[in-house]
Amino acid sequence: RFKATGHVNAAFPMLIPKSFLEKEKEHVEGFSPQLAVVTIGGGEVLEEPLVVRPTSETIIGHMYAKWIKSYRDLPVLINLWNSVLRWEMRTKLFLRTSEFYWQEGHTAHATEREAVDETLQMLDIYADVAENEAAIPVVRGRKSESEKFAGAVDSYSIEAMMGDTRALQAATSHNLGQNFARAFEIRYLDRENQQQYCWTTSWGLSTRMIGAIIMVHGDDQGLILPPRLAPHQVLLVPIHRTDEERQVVLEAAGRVREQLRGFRVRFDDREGVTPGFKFHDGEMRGVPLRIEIGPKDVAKGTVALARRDRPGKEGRTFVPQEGLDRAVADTLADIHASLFARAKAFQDSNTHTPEDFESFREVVKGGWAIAWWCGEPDCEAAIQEDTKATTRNIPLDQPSGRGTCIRCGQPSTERAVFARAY
RNA sequence: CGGGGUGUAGCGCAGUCGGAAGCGCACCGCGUUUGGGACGCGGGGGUCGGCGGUUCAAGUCCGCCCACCCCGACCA
Repeated sequence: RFKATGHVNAAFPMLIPKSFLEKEKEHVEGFSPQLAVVTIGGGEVLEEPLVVRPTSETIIGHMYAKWIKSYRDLPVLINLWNSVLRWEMRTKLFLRTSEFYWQEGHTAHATEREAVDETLQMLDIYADVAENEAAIPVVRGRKSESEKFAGAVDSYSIEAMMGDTRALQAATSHNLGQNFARAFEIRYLDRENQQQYCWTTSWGLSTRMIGAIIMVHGDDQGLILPPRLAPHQVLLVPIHRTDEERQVVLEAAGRVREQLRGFRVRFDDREGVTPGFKFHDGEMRGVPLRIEIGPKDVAKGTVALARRDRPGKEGRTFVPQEGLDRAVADTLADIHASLFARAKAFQDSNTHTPEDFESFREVVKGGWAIAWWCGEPDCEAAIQEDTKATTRNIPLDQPSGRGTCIRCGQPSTERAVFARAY
């Protein structure tokens, strides 16, 4: 579908010449294209000042304006993996940092319909990553006027519930309309030889997702990494006492390793640390599945399987070495499913649908509230003032019917998710 | 910038009424151990955040300063 650049992986600089911004006729309302201006470098005054850009819309817009001339050039997509900077008064490890690494994408289209479809498609892709890779259930929805990306027509997000019930915006997707196209003069000639502004989108998913994984799945023993993303899916621990045992166990462990070629296996054959130490070490690091193999297993042709999502010996079972690869695949799939189910059950049990503002106030102290809302920024601000909760998003999945706003009682056509956010 | 808190061994901390600086982990040595973070014995390691004051005597009391953390403001 995408012409020209297609899926290009690129890295753009964080410092750009100030003239990139000065050439624009006007910026998008509410969008600040620069964090800081650098006028001195190496102890000397720069001939041309540099600016620190907070996001890539500036530089992408600038380049798109140069590249796009015809409807034949559209659509265009560029995918970036790069660092971005934010001006944060107070940072929070992984969740809110002043510099973070992310994946972001930018598209330009000939029609509004295509841009809207792209925006929603990316939201679905991010939801798929969260749920089917990271085992984190999310709510897809549209951002309110005050919560949306400055300069977007519509912003969408996926919201995840952390272990303390606060909400985390895990990814966003923006329909930028023609706002940035006008600011950066991204235009094309259509079939009728008329100049048209492009319709653009942008979307991103950051290292914040790592924070979500830590907070959603982890327990008091440490990390629990979802099997599909875990750097090591299986921890293989040989257990032996004497030299003879060591020899037969390592030989059997070697065969097991060979059998599990299709998985990311860490073989912990370190000398000088006890098996118990290796168990705890693996648990702390979140390896989802542990396989123990000792003399008794060698004799019986079995191994011990221990699941990270079930503590202690509860999660330990003995399975035959024969067909182990299949058992491991099944178990990893089941661990993913149960991590997701556990997180979903937690989210569900802490999500409420209060009928009046009094119970709303109580509910958002320790959970999410789904409630009819009028959509007015002033009303949202009043709710935040009162309860510290803001709209996280307005779920795409809406019940039929209408209601009245949970706070002001005005007629309402949509329900929003309210929560305290990171 | 406002409110609160904490600074003592590499890390985590205790230190009562002002009276000989300690504990756990880590580290070093020897021995025994190894299917859930091994154990025993022996050892090394200190500008008690800094400066000043009170006192016969300060980790401890007083004053000033510094650093870090948390909650706000701010941002998303």
